[in-house]
Amino acid sequence: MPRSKDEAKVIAIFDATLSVVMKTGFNGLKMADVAKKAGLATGTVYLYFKNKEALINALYLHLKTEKTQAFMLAYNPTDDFKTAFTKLWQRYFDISLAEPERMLFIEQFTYTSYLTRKTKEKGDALLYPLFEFLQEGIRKRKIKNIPLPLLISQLMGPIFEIVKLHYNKKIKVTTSVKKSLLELAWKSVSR
Amino acid sequence: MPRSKDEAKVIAIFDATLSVVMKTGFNGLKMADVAKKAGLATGTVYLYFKNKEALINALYLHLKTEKTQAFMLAYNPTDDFKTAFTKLWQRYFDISLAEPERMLFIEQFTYTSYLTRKTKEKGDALLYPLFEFLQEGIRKRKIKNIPLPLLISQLMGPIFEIVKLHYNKKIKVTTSVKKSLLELAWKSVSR
Amino acid sequence: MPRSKDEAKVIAIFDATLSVVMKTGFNGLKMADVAKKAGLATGTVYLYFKNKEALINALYLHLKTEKTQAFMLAYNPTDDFKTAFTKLWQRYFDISLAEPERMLFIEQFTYTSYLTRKTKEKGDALLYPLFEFLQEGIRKRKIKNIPLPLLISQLMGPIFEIVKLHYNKKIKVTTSVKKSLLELAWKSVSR
Amino acid sequence: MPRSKDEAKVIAIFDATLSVVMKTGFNGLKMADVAKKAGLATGTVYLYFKNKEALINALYLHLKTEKTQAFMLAYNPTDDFKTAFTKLWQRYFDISLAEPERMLFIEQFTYTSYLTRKTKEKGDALLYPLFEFLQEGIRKRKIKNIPLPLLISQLMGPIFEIVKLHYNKKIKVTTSVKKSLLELAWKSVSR
DNA sequence: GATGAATGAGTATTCATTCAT
DNA sequence: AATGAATGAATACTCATTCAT
Repeated sequence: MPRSKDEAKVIAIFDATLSVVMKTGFNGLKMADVAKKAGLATGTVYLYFKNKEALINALYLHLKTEKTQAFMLAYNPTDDFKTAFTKLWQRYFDISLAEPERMLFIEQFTYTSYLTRKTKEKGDALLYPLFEFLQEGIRKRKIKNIPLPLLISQLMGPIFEIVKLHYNKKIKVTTSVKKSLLELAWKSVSR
Repeated sequence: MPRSKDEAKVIAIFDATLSVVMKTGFNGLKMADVAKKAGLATGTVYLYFKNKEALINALYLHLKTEKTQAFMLAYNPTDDFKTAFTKLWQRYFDISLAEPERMLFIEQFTYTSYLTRKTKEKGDALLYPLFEFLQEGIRKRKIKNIPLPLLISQLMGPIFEIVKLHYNKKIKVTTSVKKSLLELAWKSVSR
Repeated sequence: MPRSKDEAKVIAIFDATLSVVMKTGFNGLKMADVAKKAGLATGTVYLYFKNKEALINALYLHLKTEKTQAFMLAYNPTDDFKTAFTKLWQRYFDISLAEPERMLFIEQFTYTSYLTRKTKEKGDALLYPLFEFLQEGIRKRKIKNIPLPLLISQLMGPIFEIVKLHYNKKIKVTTSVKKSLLELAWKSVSR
Repeated sequence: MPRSKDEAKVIAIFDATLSVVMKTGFNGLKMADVAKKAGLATGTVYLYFKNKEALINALYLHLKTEKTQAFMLAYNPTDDFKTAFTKLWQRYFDISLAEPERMLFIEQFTYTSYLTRKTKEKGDALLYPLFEFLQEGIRKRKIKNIPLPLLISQLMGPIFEIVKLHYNKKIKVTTSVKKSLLELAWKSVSR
């Protein structure tokens, strides 16, 4: 959690951290590198974050919050379910692909011993609106009645994999690919 | 690569490494801990693996090979496609869930700077039989004609997510859950 | 090469290194000992020198440069050749005997795998002024016309041996001994 | 000191040690390398030498003894002094140049913390016949009356340097070079 | 005697964190 | 607040020596 008001530096540190993690992996993350990349002195980073763990946890929540918010913006309560589903899926897909590093950071973070129980809970809570939406779909008998975590796994799991392939330049995601994937997703969960 | 013939020690080291990684995360992996857990002296580990990176890469390939082989054993070429698909999916699901640590190790490893290009390629090559099988399904018009990596993402992505939830005790995977998931999978990729 | 400006620390490290090497031999040289002797933390030494090899190479050049400069200061171009020779020989002898450790470090270093080709070349280059001087003596027919490396071997070889004997307290170098040795040196190379 | 009778293995170990030291310096000397080079198992070396220090000390004495003996063979008591001096100098020079590694090993060893007082004394004692010879020369007023260690330094110092240059391929030692050096040597010590 | 796998103390080096300026 | 030099605990790896076969 930032200790100061200089929001610009916080952002610079976040960007630098993300960049270093994506280039070197989580185990290549050195505070000195983050500082240098952010254009700051090593000690300065510690003015904004208590320690490495705090920095990583803060970044995680920052990214997850940003992403979730951006994604839920696509939700219009007046849309019928399938339309809403389509919009949300597409937005989620677009966001993930546009900034794969953010998504991959979040993924990787899950595996790290840096993860705090508190951070994890906060992160999970962010998905609450999505839970609500899907719950609604079940109630309306638009999608299958299976536990929400499974539904979400079914929807997000493939996207994670696609993003990895895309990030590693194993595939090229065209409009038709995207259309196919949406179809697969809908077909798998819809009634 | 082992320098001697004592295969038992190699296995002991593999087991110890996996155990330490799962308990402490990838950045908590210390060679001394591996040695102790394996009941060996530190130096002995280095008789079998040149260094930490080599150990991790070897373990990765070992796990991935084992898993892939175990999983492809479920394949019977005389089965009709849907039966074969069902058996393979179930086997993959069972294996992943039965030994989540192995699967999670493989996943985590991907994000590590320890990953060698060569190892990555070898690991990818293991999936070749699966590619063959799915290709066959496409030819027979049993499943949708979309690029194989996408198909595999669609099938494996959800399983990865489920395993994580299961490992973190967020869900309990019952027979009916498993049945539902198989249905989702088949519905999403079948024609 | 120092990364910062605190020249005092560089000197402290050099002194500590020399002292440790002379007390324990080259294979007793431990970075931790150097740091402690220099009154610094282990890591600090690494702020100033990339690694052990770099430290040793730097010290070698430092000592050789210092010694060569101090010794060539005795050279006065207006002196006639024999006078100049005498002054230089005496200065070299005095310096070597006054600080045998420096000379012995330089000698020992030569046998070490730490020696970098680059360092060796730089060190050799320092003797250039001496080559010039002797070349001049040959031209003026004051000393024998034999290849310079041989001449230098003839002059320095005995001094190295004397310093060793002196350092190991096998002999006591009196004024008359010094006088004798100078005579031997001059007699051997003069025409 | 060898513990067994298999002289051939002792020689193989000596040769291997010498070779490794010359290739990698004294600090690159590893018992495993010696064993491999000698065509033996690591443990076997320890059957012949108590430990590394013992091996090095034994090799030192072996080399120094061999060399001194080979060299003193050139001495014929019936020769007049100058003839004897010439023969001895030439023999010493030839031997040193023919097997520079042996000479350099002896030199390097002096700087090592492995050196045992006892070994040192034994090594020094080997030069006793040479002391006798030079003492005789002083008595007969053939050479200058200065302390024997100084005389020996004056004679051997240059040779050591020449061997180093030769070994490092900095000079080529021709017959005329050798002749010059002998002259320098004689001129410097003779009356 | 011979082997070479096993041992584990020893060491160079790194890097999160602190603190004097 | 900002700096970056300094710290020293932590850790990968080595290698002399031992010992079971």
